Amino acid sequence: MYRIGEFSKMSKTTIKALRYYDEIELLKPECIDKFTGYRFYTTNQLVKLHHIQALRQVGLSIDEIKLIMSGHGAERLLNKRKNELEAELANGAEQLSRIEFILSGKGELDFMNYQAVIKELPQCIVYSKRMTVPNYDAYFELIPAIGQKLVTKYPDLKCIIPEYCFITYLDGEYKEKDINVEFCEAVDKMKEDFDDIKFKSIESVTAVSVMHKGSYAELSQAYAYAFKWIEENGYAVINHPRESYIDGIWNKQSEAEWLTELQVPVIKK
Amino acid sequence: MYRIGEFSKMSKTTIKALRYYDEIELLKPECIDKFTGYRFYTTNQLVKLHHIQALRQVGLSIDEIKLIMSGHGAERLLNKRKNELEAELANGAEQLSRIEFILSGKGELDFMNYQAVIKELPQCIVYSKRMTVPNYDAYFELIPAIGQKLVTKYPDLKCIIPEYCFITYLDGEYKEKDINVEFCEAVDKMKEDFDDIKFKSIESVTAVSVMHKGSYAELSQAYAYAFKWIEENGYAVINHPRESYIDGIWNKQSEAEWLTELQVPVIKK
DNA sequence: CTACAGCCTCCCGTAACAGGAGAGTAAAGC
DNA sequence: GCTTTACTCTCCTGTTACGGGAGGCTGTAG
Repeated sequence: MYRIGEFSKMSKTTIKALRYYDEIELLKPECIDKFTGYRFYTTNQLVKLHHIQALRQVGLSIDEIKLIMSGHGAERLLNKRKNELEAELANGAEQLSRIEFILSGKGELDFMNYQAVIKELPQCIVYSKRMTVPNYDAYFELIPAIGQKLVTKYPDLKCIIPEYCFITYLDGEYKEKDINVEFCEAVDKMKEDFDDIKFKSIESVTAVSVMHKGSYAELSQAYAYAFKWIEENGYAVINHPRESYIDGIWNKQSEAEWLTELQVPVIKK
Repeated sequence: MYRIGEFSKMSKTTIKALRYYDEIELLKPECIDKFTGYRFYTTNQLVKLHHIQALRQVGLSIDEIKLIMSGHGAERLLNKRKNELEAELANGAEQLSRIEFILSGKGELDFMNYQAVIKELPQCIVYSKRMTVPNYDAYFELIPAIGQKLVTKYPDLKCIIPEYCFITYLDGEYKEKDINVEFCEAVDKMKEDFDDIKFKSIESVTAVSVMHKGSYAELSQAYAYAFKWIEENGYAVINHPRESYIDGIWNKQSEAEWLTELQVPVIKK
């Protein structure tokens, strides 16, 4: 019979941990002195504790260890832990890649203001209109008219709150004029298509998000940053990027305050 | 100005997290209604939050992010996180290796009772005696005499509590007779050597520990298990293994109850 | 007889929120 | 004007596996 201090040295386990294991019924001492409350351990507990330590060192939780020690599903729990570990390793490798990307770019001041974040874009319903516009400024003038048209046709249709309104470029290449764009705005319900307005449901998707503050002339820098980030961090683009308008001419006078979110649908390679 | 629910959707952040960030002063709303307590956010906060998310996604803690956001040592903290990540990845790979080792051995019933644990053996002072003994059972009969001799020579010398007493095999190969062993027992202070008894300080070392319950005839299985474990989990032996006696003939009649801990000093390759 | 080491229990703190109770507020429908 | 419903607020608890410390009892060595 060993007192807790001796047992702690024999097993290389802290006294605090031993008391905790007692409390949660993972490892009870052989007996406890009724009057003093002193815990007494034997080598039976030493063997059990050794087993517990082996399982703890592979990262199993105490609840899982309790199950295993009581003879339940050891193999299943080990396989579960294996899967967790594989996920953790993949996640760690991803974080490392991102840190290295940030550190490698610290010198390039232009890029320092950009930050890439991975997020899930939820499923939504949009109405859309494809247009070929002569230049980049032109389509902003066309948008209010589209909204008007919709309200007239479907008075009960509402945009979701917060607003979600974006365009995608349909051309595979860069163009300065006669640009093919698709304008989309999220609404609360599906309706019948009419004229050149089409309704559709957009599935949820994982995307890289980059915020761009300032005039649209410099948006291409945000694109460049996003694509470089995607390439260097092991992702692949799976759809057209969305340019989502948050602040713009409609609520801020100064171009410097315009805010646009670039969302590039991706998958991890 | 957006209310918390809208802002939560725009930023893909939970309301709980936003309130928490407010409370800990990481991200304050633009303003708070004095009467209702409602929080109101603007796109200023959206940009800041996007930055916070980018840093969270590489695993930085909130305290670290606070420092970075206030302009302090971004590069240092990122490098620190990078080092942490490298350590985490190494650790995860180790755990995975161990799990796979356990799973791969599930069929071999003999090995199922063994568990390997990595522990630090603390520094200690021992007296030691080298012997050449005719066979494996012989040296146990010699040990009591050694203890006697010590007590006579140094009456104030005490064994440490709990006892730590082990032998190492000095032969590089397996032998059945004329075995060279070194017997060691941990004591509380250094003394002068005399006759064939030598005192020495043993430095702390990392070791793989395997518990063996039963007669010494089967100890070789524990050795086999330990060496296989060491090889397959990327460690290397750096010193003679120690056979530490916990329960034996002196306190248990039945051989089946004898308990021995095999400790193999190792380093991670 | 008095130190002093060792043990006990109880309580707080950790990181970053999630869940839920109970109560007030805003907007929409009737 | 009233009710319903959706939103928001604060406050409290729980999460993991213990570590740290207070305050008090125990056992032994000098």
